[in-house]
Amino acid sequence: MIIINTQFKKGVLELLVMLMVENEDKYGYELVEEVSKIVDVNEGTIYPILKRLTNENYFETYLKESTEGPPRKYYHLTVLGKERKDKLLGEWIKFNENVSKFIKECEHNE
Amino acid sequence: MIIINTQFKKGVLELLVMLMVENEDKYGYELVEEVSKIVDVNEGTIYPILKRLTNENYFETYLKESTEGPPRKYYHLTVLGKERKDKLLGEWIKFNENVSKFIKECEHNE
DNA sequence: CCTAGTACTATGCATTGTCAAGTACTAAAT
DNA sequence: ATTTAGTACTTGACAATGCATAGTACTAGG
Repeated sequence: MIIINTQFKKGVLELLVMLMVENEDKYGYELVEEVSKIVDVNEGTIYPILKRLTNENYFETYLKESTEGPPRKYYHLTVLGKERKDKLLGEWIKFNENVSKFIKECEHNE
Repeated sequence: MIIINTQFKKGVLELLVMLMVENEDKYGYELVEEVSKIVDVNEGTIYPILKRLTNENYFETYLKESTEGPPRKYYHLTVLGKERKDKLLGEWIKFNENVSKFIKECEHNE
């Protein structure tokens, strides 16, 4: 998919990553691949998000060796992170409802 | 509504503004108020968008006197602007479908 | 004449995604 | 044995866009 507006992703990627890590600890490369299935994205975008969220205490990390390459850094959602995720998710859903409702109204007027 | 993630708006405001101008020419202040009904936003955000979209030939403008204050600058969507709007709208809908689908899947897993 | 409401402009800043390059490990192919 | 591909993480310069604040200026009503 050719993307003319990369801006749509802003903030949403952070939410997606937190949702992915919520149920199960994940490592960075894995997250890059999973997010890519939903939205076109590259490594240089995801790793900085992981770093930022770790610095802000939303994630905890630990290393684990891999038989397929260098060690993997796993991310685990903290209690603080879960709170943040809940807030973001609620906000996204509300935001999206408002925007989608407006778009539907516009389509009706045509 | 207290907004923790202002990033969600990125790119979407541009789309909202174009959708609003599509059916009827509108002036800036009017657009600020209309967008505010959907998403919390301030003047300093909308006017630069209008300027940018005009510079990029998506909007044409003309002035009209007002009995309620200084003259109003009206924005009209050009053919190029309509194309841009269609592309952005399609992209937003697709993007949103993907994200919403993923979020629903996450909610199922809980 | 002062204030509130209308209407537009400009500037410096913060946030976050992109691109590109670099490091390094493992396994399979040449 | 060396090269190549796939895995895995890091970093830094850059671009896009929204925010906050301040400023200009017009009209109408108290």
